[in-house]
Amino acid sequence: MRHNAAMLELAILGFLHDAPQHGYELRKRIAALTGHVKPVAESTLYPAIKRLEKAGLLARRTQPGAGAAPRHVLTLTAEGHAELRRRLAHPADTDITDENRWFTLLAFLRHLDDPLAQAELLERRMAFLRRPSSFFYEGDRPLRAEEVEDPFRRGILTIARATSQAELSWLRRTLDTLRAATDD
Amino acid sequence: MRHNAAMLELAILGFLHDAPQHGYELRKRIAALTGHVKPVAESTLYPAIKRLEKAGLLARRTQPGAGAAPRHVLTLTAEGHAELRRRLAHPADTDITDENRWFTLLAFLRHLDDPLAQAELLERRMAFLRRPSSFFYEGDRPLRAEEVEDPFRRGILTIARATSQAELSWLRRTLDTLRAATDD
DNA sequence: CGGCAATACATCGTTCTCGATGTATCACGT
DNA sequence: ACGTGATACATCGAGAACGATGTATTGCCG
Repeated sequence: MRHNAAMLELAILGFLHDAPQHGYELRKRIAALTGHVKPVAESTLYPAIKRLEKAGLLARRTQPGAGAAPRHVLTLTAEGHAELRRRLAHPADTDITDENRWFTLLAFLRHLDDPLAQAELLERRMAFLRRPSSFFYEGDRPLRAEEVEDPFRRGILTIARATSQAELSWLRRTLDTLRAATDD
Repeated sequence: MRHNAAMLELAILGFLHDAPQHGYELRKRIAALTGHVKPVAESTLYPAIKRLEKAGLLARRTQPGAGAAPRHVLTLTAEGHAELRRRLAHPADTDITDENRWFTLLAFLRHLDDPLAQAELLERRMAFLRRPSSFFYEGDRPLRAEEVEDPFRRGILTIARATSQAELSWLRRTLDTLRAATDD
């Protein structure tokens, strides 16, 4: 499984769980989710849809196109639903650490109906964020923003720290809510 | 030029501008910069080095390995320096919008000695961050965190907003400094 | 009425990615 | 003496990414 492929496929499965829709529609949603950063080429999306169809995860039925060419409306199969849940419940480490993939996971995490499983993922992310790490090292020691003279590199570290803190505080709040929901 | 390839090559050129070094060393630096998120496979890095060597952007000289196998110490050629400056001065839009690529640019922006050219890039990024955009849309209207009920999707928007604000404030501060430096 | 943009999908070929595997050396523990 | 792990690089093959290009329809503007 190629790296972006996994993310793209998760997004396809997730959006189709939201609602059956055709490729062009999917493309726009994916462009918003992961692609206001880096657009998905059509020649990447359509083969991905075919892969998933061939794997029996989704089915297509052709509709006369509203306003244009005929549409292939895509629907998740039962296996598709199962596979989505599997991918949400047991993500690879990269899905936790890579921000793009993590956001993709988050976007569909509600489809994993179990609050405990959801909390488990948030805790994995929290553990990752708490591990001391940097973009720059001196030997093995991670450099903090204050130790870097280059203003641009310092900017990277400053921004990353702000993000990290915002996310940690969100994680704590959300974990509290999830735990409260589990308790009653 | 494949997408990741551009980023990887920029990182190689940039780190070699910092100091001549061998592939294994590069790999660790790149892993820290872009890869505490997603590690670079050796079978991706070494071919990339070869591409750049073949293009005349870097030269290698073999050294008896300290502690292990012989090293190929890599050095930027004159064309390598020129190419690095070219890539820093005229990045594609994706380099501005994709956070990973933007951070890679930032990491080496100091090598673009001209403060005006540096400021120009920061302004492009600022313009991108100020454009209203979201991860989720209702029709054409970007949804704000408050309008999303799903706590996980709301988290995405909350975190993204915090990041965006931290970065904008850093951008403003840094642009002021750059302009002050230009004025005298 | 002509052209252009948007909708909607498809194919092709080049280039890149990456896991698997291999080779070789040194350090360190046991 | 032996295995393990780190250092350091290389090759191969399957598969994925993407730009270019094509096809077809509808709607709108001038």
